[in-house]
Amino acid sequence: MATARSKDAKDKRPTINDIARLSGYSKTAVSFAFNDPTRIGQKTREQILAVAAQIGYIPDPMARNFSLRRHRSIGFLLPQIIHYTLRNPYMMQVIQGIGSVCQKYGYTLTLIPPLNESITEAVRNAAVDGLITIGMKVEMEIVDIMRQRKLPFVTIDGTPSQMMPSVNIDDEAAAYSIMRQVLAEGHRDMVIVSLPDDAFTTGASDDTSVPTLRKRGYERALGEVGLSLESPSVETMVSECTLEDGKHTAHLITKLKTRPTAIVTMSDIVAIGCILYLDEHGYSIPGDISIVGFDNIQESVLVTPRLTTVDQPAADKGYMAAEVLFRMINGEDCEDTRLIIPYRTIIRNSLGPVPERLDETP
Amino acid sequence: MATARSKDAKDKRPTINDIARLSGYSKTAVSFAFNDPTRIGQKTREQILAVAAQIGYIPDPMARNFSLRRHRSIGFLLPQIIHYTLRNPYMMQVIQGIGSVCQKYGYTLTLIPPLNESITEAVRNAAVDGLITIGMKVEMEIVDIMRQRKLPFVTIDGTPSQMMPSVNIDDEAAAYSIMRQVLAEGHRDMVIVSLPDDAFTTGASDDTSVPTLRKRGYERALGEVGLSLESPSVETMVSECTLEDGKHTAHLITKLKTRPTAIVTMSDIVAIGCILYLDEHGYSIPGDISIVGFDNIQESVLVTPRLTTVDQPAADKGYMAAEVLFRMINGEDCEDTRLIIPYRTIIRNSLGPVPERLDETP
DNA sequence: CTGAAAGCGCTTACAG
DNA sequence: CTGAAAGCGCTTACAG
Repeated sequence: MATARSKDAKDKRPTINDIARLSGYSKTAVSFAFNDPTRIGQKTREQILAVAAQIGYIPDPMARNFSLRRHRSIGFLLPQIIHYTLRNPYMMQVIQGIGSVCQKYGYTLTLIPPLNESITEAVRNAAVDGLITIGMKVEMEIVDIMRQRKLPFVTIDGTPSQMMPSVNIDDEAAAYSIMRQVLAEGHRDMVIVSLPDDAFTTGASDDTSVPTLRKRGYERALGEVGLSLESPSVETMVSECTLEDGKHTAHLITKLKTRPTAIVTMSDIVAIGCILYLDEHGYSIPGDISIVGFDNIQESVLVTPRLTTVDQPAADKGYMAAEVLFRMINGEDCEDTRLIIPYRTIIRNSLGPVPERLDETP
Repeated sequence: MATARSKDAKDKRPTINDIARLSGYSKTAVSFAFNDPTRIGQKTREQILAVAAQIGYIPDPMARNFSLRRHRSIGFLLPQIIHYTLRNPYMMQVIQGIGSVCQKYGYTLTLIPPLNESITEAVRNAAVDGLITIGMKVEMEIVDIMRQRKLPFVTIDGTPSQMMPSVNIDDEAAAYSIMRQVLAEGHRDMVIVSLPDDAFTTGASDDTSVPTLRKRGYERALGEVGLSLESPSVETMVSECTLEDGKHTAHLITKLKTRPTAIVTMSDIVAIGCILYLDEHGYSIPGDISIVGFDNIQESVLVTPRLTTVDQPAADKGYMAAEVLFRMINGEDCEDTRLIIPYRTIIRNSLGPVPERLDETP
């Protein structure tokens, strides 16, 4: 109701000028009273602070930041709409890692969703001192903007080939390694559930996005047993990184002409979705069908059976990326930083030997 | 190495003045070219945009925000250090709800950790248009600062008694309701695992914090069977909202003189921690001991047995709080908004009847 | 359609 | 120890 009025009220905040006038000192003195007490007399300071307290003056953070040319905040660019991004525990761990560093340095962490569907706009307008991006085959346009703005940035799970600091695991090797486990159990009929190309991905031919690297790792392992991603017994599907879509994918898999004996996913949350759906529909895991994940999120030990997966230290990724970013914010040159952090394949119970097929015995 | 130099480079960003000079138009025209094309001629605009593109000019978001007196970001005040906060799936759901609304309105979401241990400092300095707080019996000091700054704010899981917009469930009723379920199964020996008093909580006697309200609900149900929180068979403990601390709490419980038949927790993540620990140490759930949670996070259906708990729609809480906040940011008066959203008690398998005690038969 | 100028609320060399 | 003044990079009435 009192729309206009309450807007007006907002503008009544006292400014440094009011305090200067009321206290009888200069703006300079008032500023020093708050920021550098040593520069003025004890009494002066007390008097200034007194009138400030009395009329409820708090220096405007926006004006300070503008004057100081910094925000005390770093940005995290969300690759998808928030609804998807923040449902993925892996992402949350990354955010936690970044957040810990922010807290350490007294910074805030700004989550930046695509602005009216435009990541470009979001990057142009972000009021931050630096940016962390994730899972992107960075569009050149976005990189350009960050450079134009002289905004330091580091990318997680991005393509390390670009001219920018990055932190990754060796996705190709990790994928190879877990696929070998799957093949060692005798599986030859499988579906690979890939990640959707995220918003940053272009269809470039020099593609080194995470899904591509992992597929390359799978392919290498498959090759060792005479298979490839094109083999008829190797199906490829794509699932959003949510429990729901994982379930949906499992549903699709059960509808397949020839049912696979293994599902190889690129994310635990999808793998767990598959387990939940299949368990609910009477399949035994890994008795009827084996499932492996990727990430080793906390939840992977909660499901039954517990997930065989690849451990990647998500919080560490965020932590290290943030540390590099802060070094850049402080003027250090880290353009060439390419962090590869170790992965581990974790053997638990969701992967088992190929079930004997009764229909295959004559 | 080139520390000083790269700092200098940073300052070379072109400003609106450069574009004005280079294009031969005024600052006004340049500003309009970017913000209100109708105010200048087509050709003018094109020329200005051309030189802007050529030398890579992007209007400084900080300066714009300062001039426009807004940030296009809302803040979420983290009640604890990030390490704890962001590990709790419940909290993540709340953030997701808030984030969805931010995305909808083209805002960013600023996560604000306690600044060098001081929430007060963090609130003074936060560069945001509004604030959402969670789980706080709000310190008067913090409220004062938000008011002084004329910063609209709404609180989730806070005490609705304060003069501020809030969104809650009826914690007293919810706790009463789940405790009745526990008692109905015959449990009389139990431990109640409460939430830690969060950073915002004062020890005030008019305490209406969430843990207190819930305890009141428990007490009411206990009273109906002649028990109270002070009864010798009713133990109270406190656990941090993390899986680890949940496990630790379960450990402590196994060391108790007389082992309870039920554990009543105030958060699923703690309940799951208990289940994991007890399961690992050979206890059957609910055969030997029953456990109930609170929140109904996604993970509560992943554990075995699945959790009996109270469903509170965490994402909705965030969503609705953010919607109210945006109305306030747009000048609406929502001071009296007190949202109570519905809860449901969810019966699954982690709660069972009291086990027969062999040692009690003569 | 266009521009000169004031203003947003701070900080900080610089001079006294 | 203190203050007048310039400056941060924009926006926007206002006048032409």
